Amino acid sequence: MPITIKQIAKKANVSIATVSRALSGDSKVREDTKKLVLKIAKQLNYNPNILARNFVKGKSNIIGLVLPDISDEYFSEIIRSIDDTSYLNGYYTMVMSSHENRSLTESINTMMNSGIVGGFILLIPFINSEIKKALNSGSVPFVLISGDDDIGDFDVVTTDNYQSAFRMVEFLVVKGYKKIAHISGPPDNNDASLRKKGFLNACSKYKIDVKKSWLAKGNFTMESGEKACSKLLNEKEKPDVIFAANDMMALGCYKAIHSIGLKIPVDIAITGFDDILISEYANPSLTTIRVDTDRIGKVAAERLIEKMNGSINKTIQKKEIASQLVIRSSC
Amino acid sequence: MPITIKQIAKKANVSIATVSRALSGDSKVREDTKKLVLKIAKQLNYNPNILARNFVKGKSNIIGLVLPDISDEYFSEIIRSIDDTSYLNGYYTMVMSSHENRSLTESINTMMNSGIVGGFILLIPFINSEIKKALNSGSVPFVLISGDDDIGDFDVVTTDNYQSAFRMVEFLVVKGYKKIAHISGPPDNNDASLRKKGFLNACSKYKIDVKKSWLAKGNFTMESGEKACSKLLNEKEKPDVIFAANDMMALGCYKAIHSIGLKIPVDIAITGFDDILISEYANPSLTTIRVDTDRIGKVAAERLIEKMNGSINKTIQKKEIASQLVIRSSC
DNA sequence: ATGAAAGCGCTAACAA
DNA sequence: TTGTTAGCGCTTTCAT
Repeated sequence: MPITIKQIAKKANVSIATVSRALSGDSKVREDTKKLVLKIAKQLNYNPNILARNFVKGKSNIIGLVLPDISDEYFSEIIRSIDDTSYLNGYYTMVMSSHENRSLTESINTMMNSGIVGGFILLIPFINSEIKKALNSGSVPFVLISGDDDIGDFDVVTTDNYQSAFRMVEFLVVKGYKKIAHISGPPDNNDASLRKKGFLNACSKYKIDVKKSWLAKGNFTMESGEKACSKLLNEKEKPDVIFAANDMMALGCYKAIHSIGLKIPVDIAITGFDDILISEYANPSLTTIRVDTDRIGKVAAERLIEKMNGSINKTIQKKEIASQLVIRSSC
Repeated sequence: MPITIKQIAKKANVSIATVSRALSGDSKVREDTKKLVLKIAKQLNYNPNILARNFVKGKSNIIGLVLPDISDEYFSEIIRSIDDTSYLNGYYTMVMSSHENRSLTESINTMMNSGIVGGFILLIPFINSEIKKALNSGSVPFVLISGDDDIGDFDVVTTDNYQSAFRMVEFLVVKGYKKIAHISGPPDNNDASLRKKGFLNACSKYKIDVKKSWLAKGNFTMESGEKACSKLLNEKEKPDVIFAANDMMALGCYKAIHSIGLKIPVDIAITGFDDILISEYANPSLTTIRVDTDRIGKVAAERLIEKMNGSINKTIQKKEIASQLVIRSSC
């Protein structure tokens, strides 16, 4: 049986209200009363019942985190970052993976209506009207982490997909590349489409002629990158560099290229996006864009906590976290 | 304001007790009363207040998950697996990362005493007396996921590190390798030391002479693998295969080997342990041991839920999840 | 089969 | 400064 304030009250010869006040440090409690209560609490190894506290306060200090139906190191880092920030602010983190059994809307619904979380963060690679409807249905505050901030009137933290892809092309142009191919990600993925857009607009700006056959399609997996690359290598006019929309696909390109005995970057260059752990150690090491996942999680959590505290301005905030070009040996 | 059973009761002209019963499906409630309540609940879009329910029941249906101070894809998969299993059994999952700010014992203490979770799973690469003490201090059920099951009287789910390492050596012996080196992981890591033990005992059994200089030390990072490999390559008598205690270090070996122009596996062969995502796509693809993280999470969560239900035998259970040798092109 | 009422641990409004 | 008390939403006895 856990210790309750009742037992502390008894032992200290005060009321539970006084104990509650002393413990919360808040109100006007006489210094020595406070000291006594704290001493007894410590000696009894008292821990407040968080559930009871949340319950009576009518709000929860648990932050929900809705994950999409994939798992990679990216999420692992975001989870850690969010949990760190939550912890430092006195909150807990509850994860909820969406998958075949539990749809995204079900997760949102639970977050909104079960009273279990006081706010939540949604990692969301794409959005549709059903999801929007679910998000608009409740009063629990939330923040989205998404590839695109143009997804309605929601607080959202994004990475600068468009800008970074644009800069990558600029870098390639400066390097002297003229024939630039792109392997895009899933069509319904916001990160993917913004990266593609950045690529296309930069090419257009720098008068890079992008052949239609150089716009290959992938789905962010290594296999899809390998396949797309093989196709590109079979074109009568080959590109001299391939900009893959993520590192996984870029590494798939490595495989396709090495399998036919070509060398990176002399025969063909490769660049990626994300800077996953392995990219630094690939052979050759991959030039890519480092997404600041740590900061993304932190900013999202801090914004959510602001909203949960209700302290600050309620206007929608779109925060874009800058990524960084990481130049290595693959181009 | 969320809907409560009170409002349903009013609308249905019954007491809140009846609503509660009808909703929980449990007791003897007249069929039509039940139907009516359910209908109104649905029409009002009622969701039970989980916090209140946990609170009144005096136990939580939230499962805590304590993560160590590292993040990699392995944890991402385990989190997902545990959350899946929790969900299917009507539980929620709360994560708690340990790190510089929040010690492991603090996490355990919170799990034990805050009433916020009804049980927890501890991902724990090593154990010490302080942790043991914390684990023995409370009455909240828990399950460990650890590399070694010989860590006291706790329920623990492990992977078969020893067996698998042993089998890997057997495989290498059958392949004809005679000079086998090993790069071990952190000395205080249970997975690492069991893998090393399996390696050593298998070598002993098959009369493989293991030179002392072939027992290199790493710390599971790619860099440490690279460094250890370089050292091995500088020995006057080089091994003809290196068995790294994890894939990351094995891939570090790739780097060291490629950097001096040698080829895998003709000049020297490599094997790893873990089968991380990238290993299949490394060049050459890495022969390794696939750890069944999905199953580890599932088994741990199921065992914990058993304990939380208090339904079954209380005797300590040690469950070892079998890993699988994955033969590819690196040896 | 249903209702009335107690109570889970805590906070907060109100009294003193 | 401290105590008394109501009540958060729900489950669960105990009556009826």
